[in-house]
Amino acid sequence: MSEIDPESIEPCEDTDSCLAEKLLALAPITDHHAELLSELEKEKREIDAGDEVFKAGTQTHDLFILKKGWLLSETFSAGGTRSIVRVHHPGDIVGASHIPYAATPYRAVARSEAVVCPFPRDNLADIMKRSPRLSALLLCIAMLESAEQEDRASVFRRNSAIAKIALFAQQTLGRLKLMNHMLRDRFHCPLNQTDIGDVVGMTSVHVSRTFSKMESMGLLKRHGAFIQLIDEDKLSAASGYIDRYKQLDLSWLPKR
Amino acid sequence: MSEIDPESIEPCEDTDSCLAEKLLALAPITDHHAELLSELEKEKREIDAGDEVFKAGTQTHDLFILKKGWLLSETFSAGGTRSIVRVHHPGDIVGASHIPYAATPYRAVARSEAVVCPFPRDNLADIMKRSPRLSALLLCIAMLESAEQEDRASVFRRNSAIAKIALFAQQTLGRLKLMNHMLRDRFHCPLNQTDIGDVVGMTSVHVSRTFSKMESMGLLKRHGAFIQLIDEDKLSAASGYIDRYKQLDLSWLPKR
DNA sequence: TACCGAGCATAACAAAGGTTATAGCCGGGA
DNA sequence: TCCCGGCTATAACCTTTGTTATGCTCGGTA
Repeated sequence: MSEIDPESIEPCEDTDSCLAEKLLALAPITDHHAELLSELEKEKREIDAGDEVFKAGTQTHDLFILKKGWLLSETFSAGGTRSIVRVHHPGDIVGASHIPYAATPYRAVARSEAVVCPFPRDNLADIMKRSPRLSALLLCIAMLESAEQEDRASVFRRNSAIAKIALFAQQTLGRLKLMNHMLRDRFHCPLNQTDIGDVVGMTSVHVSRTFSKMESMGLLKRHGAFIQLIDEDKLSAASGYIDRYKQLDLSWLPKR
Repeated sequence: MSEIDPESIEPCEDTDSCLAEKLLALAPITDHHAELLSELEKEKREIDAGDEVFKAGTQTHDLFILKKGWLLSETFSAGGTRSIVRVHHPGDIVGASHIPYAATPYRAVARSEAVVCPFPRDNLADIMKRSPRLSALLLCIAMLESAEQEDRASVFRRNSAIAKIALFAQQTLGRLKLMNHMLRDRFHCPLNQTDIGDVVGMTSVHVSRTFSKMESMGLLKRHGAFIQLIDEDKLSAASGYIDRYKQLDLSWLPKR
């Protein structure tokens, strides 16, 4: 391809840092940056499906980089109904949302076999001291996820059941593609219909009804735990899906 | 009170920086930090109610610090229905969510007379180069807003109309209190019932019905454009409201 | 093989909220 | 003063989604 710019050597194959890989999907970073980030992934922890990563309301000052598997962040309302606040995929910083807090606002649980790299919040402060570029990139990631979150909020609170399921499928596939370039039109979904309902805001019964309807309409198909997107145009027409990882402009980031 | 620590002199009365004031509500910052921030509020722009601050899809690389009034960030779905993504109050950085993007993903419009301070995105890079503490604080603010956003998402997508309106009222009052310590149990709300519906995800008709019902239940009262919270315990029981600006721990932030 | 539990499909019914329409109130401008 | 437009209230009706319950399939295991 093109000449290698010494300031932006792709370091990821050596470091095997998931976070570095994700940041690289957005903007070039140097070996030095990757080294700083790999400090965050020194410790590895393997987790079984169903296990809790951390409880809500504890003083865990660890964050977690998710290397493998799916995690859920969830809360329970007064009535006991569960709400899934966020679904985490490989490359995500799980627990980022509680960095300003004395205690974790949510509970995190594994939905499949998973591998996480815990690191103390103080290491984040180190990174911010040492690299303005990484500081800015972390803020950008937060804003990207915020944009996705706002898209979900818009659709999940007003639109039809079909729009909700369509957005769930499209956003999930889009996020997974970011870290797995093999993916085409389908993905393995370890969530059951109750989980999906708690993500999009409807009952498992209605999730089931809606999936059947969408299959009969030719929008998507299911094969066991796989979801296949058949007609992405129609899905987008229903959901208004926008790929928030496109049309970025990170040229303004500090170099160092 | 206590001795003044030379590293954390309260500089806000001199700088009249809204953003510095907001950050100070969370963690101490020095004169030096306040000076950096006041660079962002040099230019002032006055806006009439109803005016557009920026269009969706433009290449505006300016962010805006809101000094006075209420702004709305809104999008329109394919069908033309409006969704209000975010309601901005004084001290907010409007447009923060589009810093990674080439074009603004939302439209911003004033809902009352307002004053904003526009500044170029590059100035944000400057701040991150010069102060790790401010970098971290900006990330923390993003996370705080993200937590509020997630609370809204949970309630607005599943719960009853009363829960939605209760959360709207409580979150709004809580945010306004952060910058206006005079506020007690009521606030002036420049949004009409259609706006509120587009925030919480219901029709204006149902907003009207719900307000009436909540008044008859003794939860809140309206006096013209003022909303008064009567029974905060019952409101919280309905909405599950949590003040996300409480129980912070920012002791880990870099000093410089 | 039989049993068991998790997850899914489906039906009948109930309830919450959306839709459409109409009327009243209030403040601003001619 | 009257008129007009924006906002709110309310009613009748309709649609979507939630609730409850039952039966099915499939994989794991005794």
